[in-house]
Amino acid sequence: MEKVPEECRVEDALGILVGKWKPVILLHLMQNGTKRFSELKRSLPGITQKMLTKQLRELEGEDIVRRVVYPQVPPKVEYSITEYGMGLEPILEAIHEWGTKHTVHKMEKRKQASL
Amino acid sequence: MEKVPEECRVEDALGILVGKWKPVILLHLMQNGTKRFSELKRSLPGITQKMLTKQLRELEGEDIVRRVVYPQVPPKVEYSITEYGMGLEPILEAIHEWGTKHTVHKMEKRKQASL
DNA sequence: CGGTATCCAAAATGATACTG
DNA sequence: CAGTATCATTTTGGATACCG
Repeated sequence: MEKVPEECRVEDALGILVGKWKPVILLHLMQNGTKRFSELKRSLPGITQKMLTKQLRELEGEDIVRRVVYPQVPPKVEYSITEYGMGLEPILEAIHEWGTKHTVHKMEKRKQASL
Repeated sequence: MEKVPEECRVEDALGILVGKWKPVILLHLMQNGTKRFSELKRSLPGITQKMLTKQLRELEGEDIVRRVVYPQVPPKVEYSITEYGMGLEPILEAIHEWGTKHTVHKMEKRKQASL
């Protein structure tokens, strides 16, 4: 008996990591700690305010990112990875590592193709 | 000096795993071995022929899936995971595991919310 | 059987302007 | 400063029909 196992979980998890900017945001916060909105935006060249807000809110909704609002004028909002969210770090690193190897693999493949 | 490290690799790697059907296809082939096109299609309820073809081709392009055509009538095409592609298995499992924990986490969160 | 080709709908992202 | 609102564009996926 073959079965298609609960891949749904994989999809769920990937759904959280996916989005054009989520991995970058997560890695940046994981490695550089708490950041306010404007700092984050400056660190992510090319991202629009809209996308940064949206993806942060989604990550917040999954308890991966914490959003702290300081009620002052002008406003100040800080983002950080929750402890729970840090559980994702090994996975992101594993993916990063595989991605690096894969880049090498593709280069070697191209060399072969050009013989 | 802060830096945004080479997250590009993470994006590259995720780009390969992402697509509505890629994780399911990969897990299915990893766990059940070589399958022909029609078998695969039957195993993935809801997938269209177009999408199955497309995602398989993309995975083939990354050397993760092997496509073997038997020149006969009617045609027979078999798909399997390459040895290289098996390097992805630990990552998919890690993601699966995290996804499972995360599902529990969300359920507990909801319970708390309803107190 | 294992695809392609075409057309269409929906979702994700981007550009830009405005606001408390 | 940290957003929201609106509209345009791009990307992705699905339905359907046809082909060797």
